[in-house]
Amino acid sequence: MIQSPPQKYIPKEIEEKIQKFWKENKIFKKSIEQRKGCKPYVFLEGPPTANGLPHPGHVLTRVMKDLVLRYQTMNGHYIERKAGWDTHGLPVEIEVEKQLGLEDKQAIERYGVTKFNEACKKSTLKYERAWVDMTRRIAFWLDMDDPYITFKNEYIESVWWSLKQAWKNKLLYKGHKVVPYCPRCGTVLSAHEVAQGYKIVEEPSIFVKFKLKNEDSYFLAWTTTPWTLISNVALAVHPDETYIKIRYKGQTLILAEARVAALLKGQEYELLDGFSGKELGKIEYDPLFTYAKPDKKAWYVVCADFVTMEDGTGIVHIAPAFGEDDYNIGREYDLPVVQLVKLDGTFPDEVTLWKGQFVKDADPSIIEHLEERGLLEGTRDYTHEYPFCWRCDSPLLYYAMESWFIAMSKVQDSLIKNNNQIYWYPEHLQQGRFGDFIREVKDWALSRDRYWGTPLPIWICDNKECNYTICVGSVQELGDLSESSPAEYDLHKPFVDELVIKCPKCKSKMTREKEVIDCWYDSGSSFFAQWHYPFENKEKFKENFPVDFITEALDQTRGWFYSLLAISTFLFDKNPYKTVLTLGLVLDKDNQKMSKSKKNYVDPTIILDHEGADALRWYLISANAPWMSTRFYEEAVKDTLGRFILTFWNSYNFFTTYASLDKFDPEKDMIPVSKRGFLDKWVLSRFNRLIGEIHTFIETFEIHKAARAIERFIIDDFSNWYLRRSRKRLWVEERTEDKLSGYSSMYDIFLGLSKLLAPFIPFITEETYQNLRTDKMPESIHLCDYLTPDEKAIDDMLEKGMGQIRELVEVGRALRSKIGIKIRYPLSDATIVCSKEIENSIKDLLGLLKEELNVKTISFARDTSQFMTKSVKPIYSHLGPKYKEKAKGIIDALELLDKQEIYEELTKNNEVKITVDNETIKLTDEDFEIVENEKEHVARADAEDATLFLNTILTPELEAEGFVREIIRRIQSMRKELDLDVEDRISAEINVGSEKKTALQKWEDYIKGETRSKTVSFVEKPAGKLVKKWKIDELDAEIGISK
RNA sequence: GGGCUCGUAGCUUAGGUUGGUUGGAGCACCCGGCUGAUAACCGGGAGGUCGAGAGUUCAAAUCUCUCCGAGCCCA
Repeated sequence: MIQSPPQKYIPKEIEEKIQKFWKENKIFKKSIEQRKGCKPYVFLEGPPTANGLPHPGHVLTRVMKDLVLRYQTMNGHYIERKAGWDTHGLPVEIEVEKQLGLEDKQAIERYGVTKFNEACKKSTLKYERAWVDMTRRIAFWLDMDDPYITFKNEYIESVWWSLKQAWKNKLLYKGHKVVPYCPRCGTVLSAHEVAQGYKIVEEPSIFVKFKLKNEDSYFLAWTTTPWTLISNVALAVHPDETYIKIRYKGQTLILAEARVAALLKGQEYELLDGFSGKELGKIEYDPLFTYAKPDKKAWYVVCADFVTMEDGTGIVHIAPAFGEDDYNIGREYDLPVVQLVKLDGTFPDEVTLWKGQFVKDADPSIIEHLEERGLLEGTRDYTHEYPFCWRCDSPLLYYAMESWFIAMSKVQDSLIKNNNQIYWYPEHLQQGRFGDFIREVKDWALSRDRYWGTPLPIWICDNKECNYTICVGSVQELGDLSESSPAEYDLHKPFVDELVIKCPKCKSKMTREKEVIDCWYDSGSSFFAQWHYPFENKEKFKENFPVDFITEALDQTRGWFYSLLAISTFLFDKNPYKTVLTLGLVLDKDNQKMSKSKKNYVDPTIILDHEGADALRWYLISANAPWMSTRFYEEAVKDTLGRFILTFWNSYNFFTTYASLDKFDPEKDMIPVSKRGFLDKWVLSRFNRLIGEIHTFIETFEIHKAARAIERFIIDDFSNWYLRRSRKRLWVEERTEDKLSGYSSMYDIFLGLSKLLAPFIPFITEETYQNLRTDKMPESIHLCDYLTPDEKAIDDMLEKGMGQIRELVEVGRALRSKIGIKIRYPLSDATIVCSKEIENSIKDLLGLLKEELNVKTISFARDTSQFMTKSVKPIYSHLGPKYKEKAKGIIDALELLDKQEIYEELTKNNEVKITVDNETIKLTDEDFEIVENEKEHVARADAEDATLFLNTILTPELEAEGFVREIIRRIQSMRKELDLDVEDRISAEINVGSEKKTALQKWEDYIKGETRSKTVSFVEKPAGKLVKKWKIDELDAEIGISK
């Protein structure tokens, strides 16, 4: 039996109740299990990094994941939803460093790596709990009892296996990576740390001459870091730019044509020759310094696209050890990496002139030295941004560090091919941000000189002669190599480094490369490592690869979306996911990024407490397209709650209140649709059309459009029209077929809406469903099938007709407002002038119009003539010039005549004769314009395809009836004031003066019925529990009521 | 500095591919109505340099370019 729900919607109470119900009845588990054997829809959870509390952006991601998965589940797919946690990496280490008060890596080593990593693990578990709570709270159904966790031995073993595949395919190699480095702290800084420390500085920049080998000409290069000249190995030009050879101040210089004008402004020089950058390639020059003894060919010109014509000379000095561009071009040309700077930032002994000096401090001396040798063409102060250490304020050096790489550049074609197999939402990312990234793919710098991470499984023989290198791909392999393999193991530092491993070649001791790997590699391995593939679950992996769907925020494009594709490409040469939905970021009220320091950060739990998870979900889903950024603030969610959630709840409340009063039983009392009225058929038609739209929208991830369409249906069609128009039939006391038809349709719609909305707002829909369901239905809404539209229920003609009616109501009400006759006062009749076709489409729905406009009868006409009169209006601007001084008399005479008669005479005789000062004047149709007016007591309103005429005569009878409604309305408001129940009966005493009394008495029964009064009496001095004086227009009235 | 995305009423937004009547809603505001209809409903009103400028065109919110602002990514 349908129960009347609690009147007030308190989200927290309802949501807690529903959570309990789900938990006790294991609904989540059942929702998955009941689809076993169905077509799978494979989802892969992007593991959140467990190093901070979840913020609104994370909530959006999780809501979107949940919505899609619930939708697909209800549509009959089997979906496993394994949770995952990303637990390694620098963010976790930094968090723990803060907690333990450790300032740098030395401090960590002193503290002990075992203890430190233990603390990291503990920290991730603490945050995992916060994430689990949030995930539950917003009802993201995810299997968090059996998650994949990146720090688990099994996970690491799978990652090792994948690295071994890379190793076997010669994709894993050791090289250099140029990184920002603080020589004082002795540490590499992350990009994030560097970004904090940029300052604007003014430094000398210098123009340096490099003498061509065997020719008395010089390349003119420009640099802001003279200290790197010691390690110079090449000069770079742009292949497509033009370079010129000039004679200037008695010397021969080569530089870019595009730079000459800016550099030698107003100075004389002689143009000797010109070349393209390409032609300069390979030309050799004499080294500036000879401290370096390179092991490869050096000191020649190379071509590089990064050379710009904005600064300098168009010739760039290259020192691969101290610049990323330099390093990359060095790899391309196989240049030596000359690194004549020690890790403490000073020059080594072989740089005899400046040994032991800090490189930046040596700059002036180097400049002086070049000047003396005649190799300096000039200096110029240069203002630019330069990074400093955020900790100690020392200038950072870019420095080539040894690092392990995965040669992604070797599989670039596969990356591009595999990316083209993916469906991207929004589409532009595929060839845009993501495609660009792949087209310029760099080798993946994999190693990190840190502690808490997957150890790099590479061991090198200590015997330099042997130098044998092994990449370990499994625990088994590691055990076989080590002398003592304990039963208990932990594939982290320092455990793996403490194993004694002997070189299979020369039996010397082997040492592991000390680094751990980039944690993006961990999470990017999840598609196989979550199954501990290939050591276990080979079949399972096969079934779940590639995955059907992933979704994360935009910042993951070059993060997780890339690392998945990268790893999948070199392991399996396949795209790892078929569809990726990229979500926009969540910003604050003013479109600013949320950050704790700005204090513009909204704690989702506050909103969950106040407005509830459903309102929060609905806001995030409906506010904007998934890929657009969304502003997030409590007011917005509150607005959603009021506009949508409460409208839904209140209309549900209305239905159940009456349905329970009437003991409506859906198993016995349902009226077949065919027997229901037009209003019912209309709302079911609208609803079925809606269902179809929802499928289309969700499948193309236009989820906001789906939400908005449902919202419009509920607010406009269902609540504000269907329910409003249905109220009257529910008030009758008997169980009429009409009333039961209404209940039947409302029942259908609420049950349907519960299903339709279940993936969007899972709590409130469960609440409504539990009240509506019969024993034959599944025990939870989330075990139901999603709806498919019933095409037979969609009736275009009916919807069109209802559209017409609603438009006529609209213009009719506006008209009533204009003519100043309140809706309360009935009018005797209205006429609709329209085509036969429209008449047919609306003739069954006229009852609605009658009630809305409060008219007694409505009829149809084909044209407007019977309501309009034609008459004329003299054209004064025409009469004036034509009749000059007589015009005044003519106008006066016309004023006295009936314009309608003039029109009739004019149409009959083509002229009108009038007499002015005894003179007869003939006026023709040229002198008049024809105007149309409504006849007396007729009001007109135009709709798009129909015109409405109202008879505005208020007869005494109509007036009295209106007056009765004035009285009834006041009694009703007094009932409300006394807070009476709908069924309560009252007695009413009324004084309206003798004149109105007579009119009212005829309506006594009507008043009784409408106001649920046992007695209505007309007395001089009304008494009762509540007595009020009213002014109705000009009339004084007094009413008293008692229960 | 480069790339991508975005910018429409006080707020949230539709429309933009395919240029074409007066740029459409909702919230808030003002006036009126209706009400056993809820944090409501109905009618009307006010509110817009469609971020700015230029161009293409008979015609630009829509196409192109430049600039400004926001966000993300990269340097």
